[in-house]
Amino acid sequence: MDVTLRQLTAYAAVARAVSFTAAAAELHVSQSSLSRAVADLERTLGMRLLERDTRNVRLTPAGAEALRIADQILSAHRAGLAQLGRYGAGERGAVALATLPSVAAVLLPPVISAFRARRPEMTVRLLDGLERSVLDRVIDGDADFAVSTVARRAPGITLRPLVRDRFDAVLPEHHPLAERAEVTWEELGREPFLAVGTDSSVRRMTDAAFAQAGMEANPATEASNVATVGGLVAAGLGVSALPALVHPLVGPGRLVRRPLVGPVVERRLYVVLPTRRTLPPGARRFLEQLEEFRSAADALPAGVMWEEASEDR
Amino acid sequence: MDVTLRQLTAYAAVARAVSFTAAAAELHVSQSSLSRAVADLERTLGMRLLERDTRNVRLTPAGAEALRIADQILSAHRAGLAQLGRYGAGERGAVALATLPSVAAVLLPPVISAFRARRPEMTVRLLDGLERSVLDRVIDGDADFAVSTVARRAPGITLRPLVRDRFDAVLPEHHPLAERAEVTWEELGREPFLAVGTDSSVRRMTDAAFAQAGMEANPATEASNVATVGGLVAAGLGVSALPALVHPLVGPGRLVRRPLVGPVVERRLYVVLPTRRTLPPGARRFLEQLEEFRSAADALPAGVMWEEASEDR
DNA sequence: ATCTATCCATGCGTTTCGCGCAACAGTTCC
DNA sequence: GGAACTGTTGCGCGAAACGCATGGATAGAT
Repeated sequence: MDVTLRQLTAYAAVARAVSFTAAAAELHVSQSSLSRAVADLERTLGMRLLERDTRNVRLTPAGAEALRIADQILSAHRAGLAQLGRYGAGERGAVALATLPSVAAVLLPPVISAFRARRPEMTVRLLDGLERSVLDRVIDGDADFAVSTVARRAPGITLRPLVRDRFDAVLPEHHPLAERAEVTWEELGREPFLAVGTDSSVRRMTDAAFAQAGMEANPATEASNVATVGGLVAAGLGVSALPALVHPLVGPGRLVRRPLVGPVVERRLYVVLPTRRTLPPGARRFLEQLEEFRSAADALPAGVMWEEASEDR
Repeated sequence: MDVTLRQLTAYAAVARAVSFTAAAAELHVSQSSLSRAVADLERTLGMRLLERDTRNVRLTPAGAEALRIADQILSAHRAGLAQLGRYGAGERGAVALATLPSVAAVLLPPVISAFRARRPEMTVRLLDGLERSVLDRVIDGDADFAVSTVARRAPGITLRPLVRDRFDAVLPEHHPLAERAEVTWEELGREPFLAVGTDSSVRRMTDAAFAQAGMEANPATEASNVATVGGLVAAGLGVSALPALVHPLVGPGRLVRRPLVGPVVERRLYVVLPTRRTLPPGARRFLEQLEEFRSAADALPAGVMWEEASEDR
């Protein structure tokens, strides 16, 4: 026979009250039940814990030691379950979120800030990288979910549209095209084009947009960092096209943005969820926080707009 | 319904094995039992811990957290019971032992040394004082038991004879009486007598011995500390009478000891046990160690001898 | 000294819990 | 398509736990 929590609970109550009757009232059980529980415990441990003459109850030295230890065990139990409860309520633990640098820097900060204010015991880990690595992190389980563009549907992940992110032309301050209210891809393609590195989702989309406008993508210069591209544009080396969400990362250079049309190209950002895995409660809460921002129609940068809430795909 | 150790044990085994069948074999229970236990746990916690398609079992994020916590709780339980077991075996804890300075300094050191060597996790607390405070400490429960003389039988304590401790005359090195092989109380009483303070058990007994020899106790000088008495004797101020066990405390002065006869007076030292209280296991072990010394007829100072083992009184 | 009010232990009958067995349902492998 | 495994679930049995009622013992009151 082994020592159950029930026995320890009973013993601790009796030992603390130094009375079976009082402890029974406290625990809302019968006195006989406690009497038996303690007797069983003593038999199992092979030591007398309480000295009882018919009138009084006293602790033996072993009983005092046992009370100490029973308290330790019971509080470990209580504390453990409380921890797990807080974890389950999404109040404790960590959210690991894979995302693109632009999303991390522009879209998420207010969400993270609100989330942390409400649940100070939660940690948010941002795993920022390019689209490919972002999706891999979700699939591999490094991240609980992602906010990212998605080139092609991959098995095992579910998509939930989040925002549409329009491409703008990025021009030097006094460039002729800067006088237009809107710029076409065809007009833009006639200028020296400064592109971001080939493995970027932005690059993939600009290439596709030029092709759709019947032009050949023909970058004058490439750079992997958008801030670098911004610097080059400001210096008058050419023009570029970037999604609206990226603009805050382009830097403080003397640039102007103009909506790109013919066609309007939008980058679609999704919440990327692993289909199989259960989402940790903390991550679920984080998504709820994100939804709150969506439904509050919170102000987004010009050219970025919330998608309608819709079914997962 | 609440979370039982049984459920946590079942869950931990299943989660670790990532298999109900394997865990069932390990725990020697049926697989169906584990299936139910885990299902119950999940229902109680209100969260899914294991993701199971008919072929595989995987942990959910909450499941991983729950495994961590279940392990904590179970190991607290295991460790607590192990501690209590060691306590019960007298391998852990403390022995509080009240005793007279002479016993503490002469009789006990080898016992304590052997005891600690065998049970390094045990602590021995020596509460040394005069007879009166020693008995009070046992009665009040400050000490687990005592080794002491006992003036009069007190209620609530049980006595077990330990050693007999003969009174010797203590004489300056070149005193005329020092030439005798033995000295009588009557002879001693004719010399200037140096006594220990009135509240000492030694003083009580010397007074009684002189009375029995038909003399009046008439101390020339009193001192509370036996080492002081020793110094006075060595300086030639008089003679004294001390139990053999005390001699090592008298100091390195130039003294001689001679057995006192007419009558032979023996101080009886008892193990003093509280009648009601259960003895802590460590204290019990300490007494066993003491008994070992007795039965090994271990060498005691001249004039001190073990009592025969006998019933408690 | 007797009586009364408590207190803990224990016998008994009932209910709940936990278990194993066996049948079942969904996968994977051959 | 069948064999071999997996976890789930219905069922019946046995043990565990509980409350009630009772009994023995004692402290305090009368």
